[in-house]
Amino acid sequence: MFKTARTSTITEKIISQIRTAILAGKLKPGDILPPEKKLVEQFGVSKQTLRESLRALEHMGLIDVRKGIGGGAHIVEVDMQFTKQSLANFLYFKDLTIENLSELRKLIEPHAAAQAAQHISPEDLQTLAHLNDVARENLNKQFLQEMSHNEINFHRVIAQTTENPILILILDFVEDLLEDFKKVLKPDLAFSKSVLEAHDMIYTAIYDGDPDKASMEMYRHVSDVETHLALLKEDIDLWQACLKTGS
Amino acid sequence: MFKTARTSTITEKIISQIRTAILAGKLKPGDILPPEKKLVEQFGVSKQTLRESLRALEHMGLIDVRKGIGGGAHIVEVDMQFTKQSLANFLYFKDLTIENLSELRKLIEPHAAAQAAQHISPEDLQTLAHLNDVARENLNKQFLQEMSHNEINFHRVIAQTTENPILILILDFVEDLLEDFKKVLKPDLAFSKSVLEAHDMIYTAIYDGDPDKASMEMYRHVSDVETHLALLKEDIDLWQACLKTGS
DNA sequence: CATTGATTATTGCTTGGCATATTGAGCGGG
DNA sequence: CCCGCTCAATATGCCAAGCAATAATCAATG
Repeated sequence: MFKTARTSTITEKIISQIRTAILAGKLKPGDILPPEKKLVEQFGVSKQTLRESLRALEHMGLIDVRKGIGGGAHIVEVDMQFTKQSLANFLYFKDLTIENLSELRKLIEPHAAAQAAQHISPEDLQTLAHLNDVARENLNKQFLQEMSHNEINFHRVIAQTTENPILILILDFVEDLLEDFKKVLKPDLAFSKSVLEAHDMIYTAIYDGDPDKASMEMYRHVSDVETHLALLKEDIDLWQACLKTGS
Repeated sequence: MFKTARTSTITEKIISQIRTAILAGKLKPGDILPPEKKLVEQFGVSKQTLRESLRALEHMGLIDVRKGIGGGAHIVEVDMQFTKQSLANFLYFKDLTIENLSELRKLIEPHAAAQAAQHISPEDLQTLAHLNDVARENLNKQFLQEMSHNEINFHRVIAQTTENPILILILDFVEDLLEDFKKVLKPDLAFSKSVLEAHDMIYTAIYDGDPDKASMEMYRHVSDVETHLALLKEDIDLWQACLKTGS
C-alpha cells in the first residue's frame, strides 16, 4: 500500500518548498522572494527550472511576479478568482446541471438570508436597497444585460453577511455560474420583473429582521429561478456559457 | 471602470489558448499534445516559454506531462485533488474556524443523508455497513488513528449518493479539513464511541429508507461533533494541521 | 517463455545572453 | 514649490543550443 510515487522532479521540490513555507507562515503576504538570480544560486538550479516553479506558484495564486525595479515574486493572499477558476476547471468535466446548482442554492441561500435578517450591517442593508432601486430603473429601460449582473450582486451581498469564508466562496462561485448561464438563456422581461419582486420581498424580510420570512422567501425565489431556467432550456450544455469565466 | 490590464505575456497567451481549447471541447481527455519540439515550432516560441506554460497547465490539473517514448502533454480530467488544494490555498488566509466548517456541514450533510435514505444503491449501503463494522473492531483495538479516517469515509459515501458533483466536491473537501483537524485535536476514545453510535443510528435510518430520520440524526451528529471539537480546543490554528493536504 | 539489454522518442535540466518593462531619481521649466 | 520629462538601474521575459535522464518498444538470449 505505497503511495503513488510522485514524480520527484526538481521543479516539484521547489514548488513544494515555497508553498510549504507560505502555509507554515514563514512567508507572509507582502514578503518578496529574492530575485531570480539569487534564487538560482540558493536552490542551485538553472533559471528555466526555477522559472517553471515560480510560474506554477503564480497560477496557484500564491505569488505575484512583477517586472522592473521593485519587482520579483511577491507573496500574496490567494485571490478568490484563482479558486473559482479551479472549481470551473474541475466541474467542466462533470456535466453540471441547473438542478445540481439549484440543489446547492436551496440548501445555502435561505440560511444566508436568515443570517442577513439577524446580523446585516446598515451599510449592506443600504446596498441591498440601492441594488433593487437600480434594478427598477433598468427594468423600465429594459436593460436586460445589466439586470442579470444586478440580480447576482443582490445574492452576493447577502452571502457576505454570513462572514463565513467558505460559504461566501461557494455562493460567489455559484452566482458566477448562474450569471454565465443567464447570458446564454437570456431570460425575458417578465422573468426579470418576477425576480425583482422576489428580491423586494426578501429585502423587506431582512429589513424587518425576520429570519424565518427571509429564509422562506429566498427558498421560494431560488426554486422559481430553477423552474424558469429549466423551462427555458432543459438540456443546454451549461458549460458553453462558462468558457470566459477564467480567461 | 477598466479591468486591471492583464500582463499580456506570451506565456499567458499559450496557457489561455490551450485551456480554451480544452474547455471548448477541441481537446478531450486522452488526447496528447504534440511533443515540445513541434509545439515550439507551432507557437513560434522558445522552449522555456512553452515549458512554463505547460507547467502552469499541469498544476491546474488540465494536463499530465509524462517523460519517455509515449510521453508528452496528456489532456486529463481535472482531478479533485487539485481543486481541493486550491480551496486550501485560498482558505488558508481566511482564519477558518470549526464553527465555519460546521455551519456548512449542518446545511448540507442532513440533506445528503436524506438523499441516501431515498436513493442509495445496495453496494453503497453495504459499504456503509462494512465501514461501521470495521469501526467497531478498531474501537475495540483502540486504533484511534484509523477510526478518524473511517469516520470520514462514512460521510464521503453518503455524499456520493447525491450524485451532485459540486455537492460531492464540497463535502469531500470539508471532510478533508475535518480529518486533518482531528489529527491535531486527537479526540479520545469516548468521542469515537459516540461517533460510532451516531453513525449506526444514521445507517439504520438510511437502511429503513426514512429520509426525515436520517436527516435529523445527521444534523444532531454534526452538531455533536462541532461541540466536542470546539471544546477540545477553541482557538487552535486550524491550518497547522492542513499543511500536508497539498504536499 | 521470461528476462535482459539495446534503441529511440521525449521530457528534464543546464548554460549563456539579449530584449523589454517598471520604478525611482535627477533635472528643468512653470 | 510643484509638475512632468528623461534616463539609468533593476528585474523579469524571451530566445538558442545541447546534454542528461527516463520510459516504452523490440530483439536477443537463457
